[in-house]
Amino acid sequence: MSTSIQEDRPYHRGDLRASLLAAALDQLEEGGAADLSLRAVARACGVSAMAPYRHFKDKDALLDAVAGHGFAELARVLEQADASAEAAEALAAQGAAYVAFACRHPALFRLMFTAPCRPKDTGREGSPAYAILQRRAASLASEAMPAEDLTLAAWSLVHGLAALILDRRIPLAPAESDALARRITLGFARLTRP
Amino acid sequence: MSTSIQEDRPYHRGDLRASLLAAALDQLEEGGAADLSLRAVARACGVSAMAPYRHFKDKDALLDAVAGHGFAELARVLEQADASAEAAEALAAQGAAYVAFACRHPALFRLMFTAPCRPKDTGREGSPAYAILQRRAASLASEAMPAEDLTLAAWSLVHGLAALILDRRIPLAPAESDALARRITLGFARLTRP
DNA sequence: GCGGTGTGCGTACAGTGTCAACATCGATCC
DNA sequence: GGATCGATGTTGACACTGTACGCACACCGC
Repeated sequence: MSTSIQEDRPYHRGDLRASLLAAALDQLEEGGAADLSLRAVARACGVSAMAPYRHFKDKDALLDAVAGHGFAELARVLEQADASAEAAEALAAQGAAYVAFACRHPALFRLMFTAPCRPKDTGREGSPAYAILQRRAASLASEAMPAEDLTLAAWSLVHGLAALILDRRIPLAPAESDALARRITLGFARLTRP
Repeated sequence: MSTSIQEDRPYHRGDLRASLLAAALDQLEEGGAADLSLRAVARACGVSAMAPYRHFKDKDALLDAVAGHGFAELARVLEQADASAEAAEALAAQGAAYVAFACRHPALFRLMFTAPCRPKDTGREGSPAYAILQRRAASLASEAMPAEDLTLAAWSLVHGLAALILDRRIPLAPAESDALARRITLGFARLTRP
């Protein structure tokens, strides 16, 4: 009884780092990145405001870790979508999956591409997701659009579409976004082969 | 000497609302939207922390107004770029201008598409910028890409490209981004006509 | 038993957005 | 002229945030 710690809460918990990440993801899903406070995350884990600092240098470091998790998930989703043997079809499926991921995890998606510091493996170089896209896009290259430009264009296309839908610049019912993403990506892929 | 107001500062200034907007834009240019504090804006105008509330309901309302200014500017820039008689060329010029605008005002651009509440005239419906783009894109429509999809695709393309460049997912020297944007938009426009 | 080391806690501080009450101005009516 | 009134700014306070510092606890090999 010498301290104010409640009895039912052990001083050391099993894996606070993982709990913090999970809690941060939760808070992100409901409320957006702006409303995510480090203290609230700590509270959700039943832990003091300073505890997270043992596992993350910063609030930004936590967010970075969350973003990293998001990128891994995105790569997984894209890989899974890249199933068809036909290149245009596969590219369309990837595009739809990209947008669907953004729509399912809007705050996470925004955080990923806005994270204060950027891990090395989330951009053009060294990103698994980019490699998956590149593989498909390269096979559709032509004189008008060399392989590298085509990959960038495809990425920009789906990324922009996702961003515009999330920010409600293209107002859609949730169900519509999938169809739109698929249609536009497929249309784009078809344009590359006359 | 009954108050603590300095003598050289009048109680009522001319147009505080405009000053606040300008100061907010300034703070945005250097430091990003996350570091923009209402109090700092007020300080920059030589005014108390509560003064802005006479002119804007909220911090968000101020940011919205700044974003609105950005959209007007963007529309102006696009209109100006839409000069060439040739449709593909004009579309490429618009795309390059869009990306250039984003690169010149990164924080403003991010704010515009992330603003907490969205004014009516910044999306697909009723936006002057969208209308300008639409006019050009429609003339490039084909069977594979009907006019509406094509406009959306073109917008997504340049928007995504801008976002990826800003967030340094496509690492570029500042000078390169212009050329890349032009090349990719032009390539896209050319794809639409075999 | 014993010190060391990794974890979590309490306190404290500066900074934020915003509410409520008050002060000051310029225009307007007597 | 002077009183009045609405618009505009001010001060003070509150709850909240991120984070620096130093202490408390719990487990490790010895």
